[in-house]
Amino acid sequence: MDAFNKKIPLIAVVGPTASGKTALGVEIARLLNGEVVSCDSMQIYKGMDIASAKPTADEMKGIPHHMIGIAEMSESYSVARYVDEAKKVIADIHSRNKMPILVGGTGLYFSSLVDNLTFFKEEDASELRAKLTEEAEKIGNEAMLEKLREIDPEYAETLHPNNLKRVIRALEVYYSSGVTMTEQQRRSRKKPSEYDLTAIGIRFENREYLYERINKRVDIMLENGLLDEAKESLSDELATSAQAIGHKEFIPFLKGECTLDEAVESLKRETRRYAKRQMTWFNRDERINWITADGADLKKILENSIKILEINGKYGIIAE
RNA sequence: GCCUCUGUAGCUCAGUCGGUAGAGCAGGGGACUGAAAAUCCCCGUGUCGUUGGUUCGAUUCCGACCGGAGGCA
Repeated sequence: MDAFNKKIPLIAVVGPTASGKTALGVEIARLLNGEVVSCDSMQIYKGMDIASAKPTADEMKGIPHHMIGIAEMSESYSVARYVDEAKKVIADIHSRNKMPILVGGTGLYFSSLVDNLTFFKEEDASELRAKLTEEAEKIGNEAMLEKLREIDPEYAETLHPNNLKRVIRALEVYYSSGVTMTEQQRRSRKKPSEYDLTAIGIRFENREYLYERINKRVDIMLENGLLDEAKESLSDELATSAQAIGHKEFIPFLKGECTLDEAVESLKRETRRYAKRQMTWFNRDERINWITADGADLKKILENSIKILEINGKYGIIAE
C-alpha cells in the first residue's frame, strides 16, 4: 500500500472445486501482467499436491504462484495466518507493479482476507481446547452451550448445541482473552478492506456439468498417483491437513474394510458435497460477478471475464 | 411346466388387522470470524408392478398378467 491510502487493485477468481479456477486465473494473469495468489486451505501444504489439485508447472505457464506449499502437513494452519501472510504477498506483488490475482475456493479465507478481518494476538490454545473438549464429553453439548450462554448469550443464540467445535471455540476466545465472540467479531470488522476488488465467480447452472468434471478429475488424480500420496501422508503425524478430502477417504480401503472402488466413490461423493458447500458460501457474496460455465470452454469463459474486468474499467488489458 | 417367496422414494427396505405410506443411504437447501476440503442445522407425494374383482372405499383382500429370486421336476 502506498502512502495515500489508496486501495490495491485485486482480482479474484472463486467458485467450487474443479470448476476451472486455476486455468482462468493463469490466463487472466497472462493478460494483465499478474501473479497468482492461491486462496486454498489445502494447497498451503507441502506433500498435498495431487489431492489439493495444485497447479503443475505446466499449468502455471510461467506465471508466479504464491501461498502454495508453504506449510508442513504436521503444522496446524489457520485463517489468521493465511490472512496475515497473503496480505504481505499481495502488497509485495503490487509494489512490483504486477497485478495480484487471488484464486481459490476456501470461502472463509477469501472473505477474511478481502474484508480485512482482524484477528487479535492469540497464544496457542490447544491445551485449553483439549480441556474444554474433555469437559464437553463429561457434561454434554447442551451444558457446554449453556456455559457459553451465560458469557455471551448473543453468540450462543446463533449456535446449535451439536456444533460443539464452535461452542468450544467461543469459550476458548473468552477464557483466553476476556473478550466475548460477539465483541471480537464486532472489533474484527472495524478496518475497511485494503483492496479494490473485482471478483469473478465460476458457476454451473446445471450441476451435472460440475459433477462430471469432479468425477473425471478424481479419476485423473488416481492415475497420477493419488493413492501413493495418500499412503505417504497418512503414515505421518497430521494436523489441520488431516481434514483434506483426497487422503482420508482411502483409510477404510487401506485397512481392508472396503474395496478401492468404494473408496473412490466415497471420495467423489465427498468432493461433490464440498463443492455444494462452497457454492452456498459464495452465493451470498454480492460482490461476485458470476460466469456460467456449463458447456463453455476456457476461451469463452476468459472472454466473459475480460468483459467483467473492462466494465470495471480499471485494468489495462495487455494484448497477446 | 408346477410350487413358494417377491415387486412400495434414485437405492436398500419397513408398513398399512382395508380409510392413498416412512426409515437409512443417496440427493436438495442453509449457516459459517484463529480446525473451514472442517463443523453444524433443516428438508421425505411416491401411478405402493399392471389390470380386473369384492367393497362406500384397495397400496393392503381375491384372480389374471408382467418382472425378479429360490425350490421341485
